[in-house]
Amino acid sequence: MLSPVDLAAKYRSIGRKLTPQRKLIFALLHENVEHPTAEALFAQASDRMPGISLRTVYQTLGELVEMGELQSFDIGGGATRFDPNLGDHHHVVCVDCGQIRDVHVSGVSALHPSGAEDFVISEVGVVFQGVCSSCEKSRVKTAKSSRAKSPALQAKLSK
Amino acid sequence: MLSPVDLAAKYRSIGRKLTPQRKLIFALLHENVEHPTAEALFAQASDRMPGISLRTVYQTLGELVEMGELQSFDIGGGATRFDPNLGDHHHVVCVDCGQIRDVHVSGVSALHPSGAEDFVISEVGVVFQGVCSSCEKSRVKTAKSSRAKSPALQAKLSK
DNA sequence: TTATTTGTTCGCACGAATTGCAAATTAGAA
DNA sequence: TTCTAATTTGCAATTCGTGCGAACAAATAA
Repeated sequence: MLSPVDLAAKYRSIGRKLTPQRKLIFALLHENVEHPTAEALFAQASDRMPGISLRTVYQTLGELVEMGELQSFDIGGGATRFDPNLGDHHHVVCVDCGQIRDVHVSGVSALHPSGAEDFVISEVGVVFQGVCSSCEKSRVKTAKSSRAKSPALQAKLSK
Repeated sequence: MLSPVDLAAKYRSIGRKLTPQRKLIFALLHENVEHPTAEALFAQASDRMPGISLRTVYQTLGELVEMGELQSFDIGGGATRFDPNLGDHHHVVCVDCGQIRDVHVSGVSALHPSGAEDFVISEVGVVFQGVCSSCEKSRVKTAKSSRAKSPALQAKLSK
C-alpha cells in the first residue's frame, strides 16, 4: 500500500491533486478487506466526510484503477467490487452470504488454456465458489426441508 | 445439448411447456458461441420471431439457468453472459474486442486456495485475460503513438 | 365442442448501478 | 494573495434487470 506521501507524489506526477476526498477513499479502501462496492464505500465515506458525493467516489475509484493502484472485478450481484490488494491473489466467494475473501493459490501460472492459442494472455483470475463455515452451520438446520428439492422444482412449488 | 424432444420432456417434467419462444431461444443459444447477453439474444430472436418480448427472453434465460441447462456468468461490462456449454470449461476474454471464448484447462481441480480453509468449495472458475490475434495486429499499427504511455497518462493527455 | 384452469407472454413501471455534463469550488503555482 | 487548472457535485440520462397485472394460449374437464 502506498503511503499518503507516495500517493500524493503519484497523483502529482500525472498532474493531479491528492484532495481530501481522494485521501479518504484511499484510506477506506485499505481499512477494508470486504471488497466493497462503490455504494458501500460511499456510505463509509459519508460517515467521515458528510456531504461527499457518490459521483466523486465513482470517479476516484475509476482513477485509482486507471492508475494501477486498485483492482476492480465483477462476480455477479450487479455491482463492481474493488480490491486494493495488488499482490498475486485470487478470490473465494460464499454463495450464501456473498462474502468475498482474498486467497493465495499456487500453481496458477502453470495453467494453460487450450483453444486460445492465438491469444496473448496477460492475466489469470481464479474464483472459487463455496459456502463459508458460518453459512454452512445455519444451512444444516433447514437442509432437510428446503434443500432436498432441485432449484427448479422448488421454484415451481413455491408459487 | 438437449434435443428438442428432450427439452420438451424436461419442461413437461416440471409442469411447464416448450413454447415457440422457448424453443427459439434455446436454439439460438446453441447456434451461438459468443456468450451472448440477454439483449443480444433478444436482437437475434427478434429477427426470427418479430414481436417477441425482451421480457420473455430474460424470463426464459432465467428458467434455463434454474433448470441447469444454461450457465450464466459476469465478467465486467455490466451485462450477464450466457453459455449453453455445460461441460467442464473456462473462459478467455480479449481485453480489446471483448470476445469471450470457451477453453479447456487441465489442472484446475488441483488448485487449492490457502486462506479459505473454512469454506466448502463447490466450483472453480478460471478467466484468462489477453489480446486475441486480430486485435494484436491492429494494435501494432498504433503501438508507438498510443501505447507507449501509461493508461493514466493517456487519459490525461486525451482531454 | 365449449367452458375452465393453468401456464405464458408482454408491456410497463420501477430499481440499482453507472456515467455524462455543466456549474460551483478548491488546491496549488506564481 | 491571485489566478488557473483541476475537482467536486448534483442531476439527468443510460443500461441491465425484475415485479406485476392483463391479455393470450394450451391442455383438460364437462
